[in-house]
Amino acid sequence: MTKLKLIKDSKQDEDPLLKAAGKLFRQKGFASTTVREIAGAGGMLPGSLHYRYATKESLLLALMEQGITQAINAVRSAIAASRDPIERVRLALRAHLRLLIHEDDTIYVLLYEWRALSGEARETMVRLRDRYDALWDGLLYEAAGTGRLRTEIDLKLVRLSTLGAVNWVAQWYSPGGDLAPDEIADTFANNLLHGILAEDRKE
Amino acid sequence: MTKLKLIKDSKQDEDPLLKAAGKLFRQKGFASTTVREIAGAGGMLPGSLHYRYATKESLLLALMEQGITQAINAVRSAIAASRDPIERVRLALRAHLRLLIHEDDTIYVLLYEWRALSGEARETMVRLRDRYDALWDGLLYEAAGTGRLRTEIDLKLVRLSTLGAVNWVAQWYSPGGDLAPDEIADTFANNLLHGILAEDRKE
DNA sequence: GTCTATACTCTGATAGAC
DNA sequence: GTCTATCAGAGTATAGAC
Repeated sequence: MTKLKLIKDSKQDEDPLLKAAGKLFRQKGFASTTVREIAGAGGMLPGSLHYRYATKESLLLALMEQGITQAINAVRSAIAASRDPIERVRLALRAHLRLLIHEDDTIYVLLYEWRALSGEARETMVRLRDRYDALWDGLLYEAAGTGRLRTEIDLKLVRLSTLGAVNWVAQWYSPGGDLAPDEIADTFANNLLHGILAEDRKE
Repeated sequence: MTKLKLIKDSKQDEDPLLKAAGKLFRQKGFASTTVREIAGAGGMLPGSLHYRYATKESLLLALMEQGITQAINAVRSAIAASRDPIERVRLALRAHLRLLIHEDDTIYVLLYEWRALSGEARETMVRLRDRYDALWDGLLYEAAGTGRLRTEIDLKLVRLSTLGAVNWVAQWYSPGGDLAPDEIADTFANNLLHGILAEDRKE
């Protein structure tokens, strides 16, 4: 009973305050956003905000924790659609990019506001982020296990370069552009998997 | 005579104030850095700083302009070492990453502090950044011109994904690690060029 | 749980002596 | 060109009424 409630609570996360904070942190950055702005956007005054979140940083931490949870859930549910390890990597890439690009701001904040976390909060987030990285490493390990990957490649570097490329999309993507998130993700996956040289291909 | 002086001035850029600002902006971000800190690190007081840079933002702009100039120069001089278009891409990648990772903070600030630029300054930087992008597009276009690239690939997306992966290295690289910047750049280039699948390769 | 009111600190920037 | 001194405003956070 209590367990069920916990799961339910952690799932919805429809706090308008967090939502407003996420939007503002993404637009202007954590340091340039004031608690007055957040409170205002959430429909209240600074004094009320501090009743629920003691400090500005606790707001950031809550946002980031929500972000990493959503990322893990999104990837897990996306990869369930296929049993082919290579295809699962592609699906995971799509899920990650979709979350970063779409309305949800938590992933963006998670990725780009690490500097604003101090000490303790940062350690908490590092542990959570490690889990997400482990999820990816598992996916890549499975892919390598098929024997279809070049044996000399460094899986950790593959993860870092691939997620790096995808995370950077947030810097240049504009919703009005001619490329849909899934197209971008697939192109990235394609270039990564097959390379861009023609001469290396079998035909 | 005056021309020579201009070139000389634009080349050295050893302003200790800019250097201090770059270091601090990288560590804590533009918004979280105070002019008092910058002045202090540069060996003066806030009043003196404002004599040379009217506003905090003008400091950021100067830093970014210096950054993009250094990036263009570094890539240009690096690619001069080879005539092979594919090899030139690899060399450019090395140069870019080396600059981002090494002591120089201007590139990092250039990449990660766009949000802090307002209006006019941002437009200036967009124009300069476009030149750098054009340099890369030229390199990739030459590479495609050899006929050695897959014909259906999107060169712009190749640039965005590759530079994205490299720019993201600043987020996880630690100098004490077991990977040298050039190794990382070469691995990224290798995976991009040849892909990570074994089955697509000729042998 | 939200409001009002405010404490206290720090911010970027300026004026004028040296 | 750097200093001292300071302004005016904005920052987070708190206390207590409702």
